[in-house]
Amino acid sequence: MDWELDKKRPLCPQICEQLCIMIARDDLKPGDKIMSVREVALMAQVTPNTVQKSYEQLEQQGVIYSRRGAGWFVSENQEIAQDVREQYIRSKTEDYIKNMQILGLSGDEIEKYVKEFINE
Amino acid sequence: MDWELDKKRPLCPQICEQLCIMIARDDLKPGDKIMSVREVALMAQVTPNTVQKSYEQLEQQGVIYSRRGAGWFVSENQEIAQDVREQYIRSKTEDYIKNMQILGLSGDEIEKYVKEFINE
DNA sequence: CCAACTGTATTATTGTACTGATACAGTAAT
DNA sequence: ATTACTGTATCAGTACAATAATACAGTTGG
Repeated sequence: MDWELDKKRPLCPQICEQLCIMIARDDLKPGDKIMSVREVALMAQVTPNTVQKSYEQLEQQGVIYSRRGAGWFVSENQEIAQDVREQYIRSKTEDYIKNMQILGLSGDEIEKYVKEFINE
Repeated sequence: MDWELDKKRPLCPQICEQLCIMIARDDLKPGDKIMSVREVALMAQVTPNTVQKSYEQLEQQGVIYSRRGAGWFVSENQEIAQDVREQYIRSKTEDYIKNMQILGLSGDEIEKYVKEFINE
């Protein structure tokens, strides 16, 4: 994981997305301990406060949870990884297709561009 | 054009993108007069100031220009529409593919998802 | 037990985007 | 010329994200 954030965009969503990606990739499995607030803060060059806030947002979605004094952990729920993965793919893909259709592109044209840009 | 902006995200980039889409779609052609700062402000429920700032950003990219007192116009440059269109498609497509590859998806899998979501 | 790590909370401050109000200046049509 | 539209500029106020600096509380392993 790189933790190189785009300082010109809101940080919390970026931190959340990075974590979700690691879970979707199965780099982090259910029950796994994840990096502490302060560790990530150091690596990502942000304030522990910002990481804390990001973690709390993911906690609210049931993706991770905390044990005071012990650390943060990936939800034990075995379906979480798959859910996060599918949600990520679905939202990104739908957004992309919508953006292309706004330009008036047909399905075939969209597929053509995807194929074309994959080979680069 | 809907001009329904997401108030939870920075407005200027959204306004810029809306205009770029209209140009890429050829709804606005080279030399066309575009909606005034105040008109858009009313429709998009934002301050004229915010629209002004957005227009200035597009001006800096050479996409539009202003004539004091007269209004804002699409660049006379005949290549602009095509440039904007290609740039839009390229950046969106590259971003999308990159996001999918981060999850470990192969080219074939990406194409599969695109096909699948187009039919919905 | 203790030291070193965790999460959590608080407060003050900064930077930035956007608002709202107002003013001035140039253009265009009647 | 007058009127009504344009762009342009400025300034104060608001809201929010993030920083910075602490402090406190719970957990863990030696």
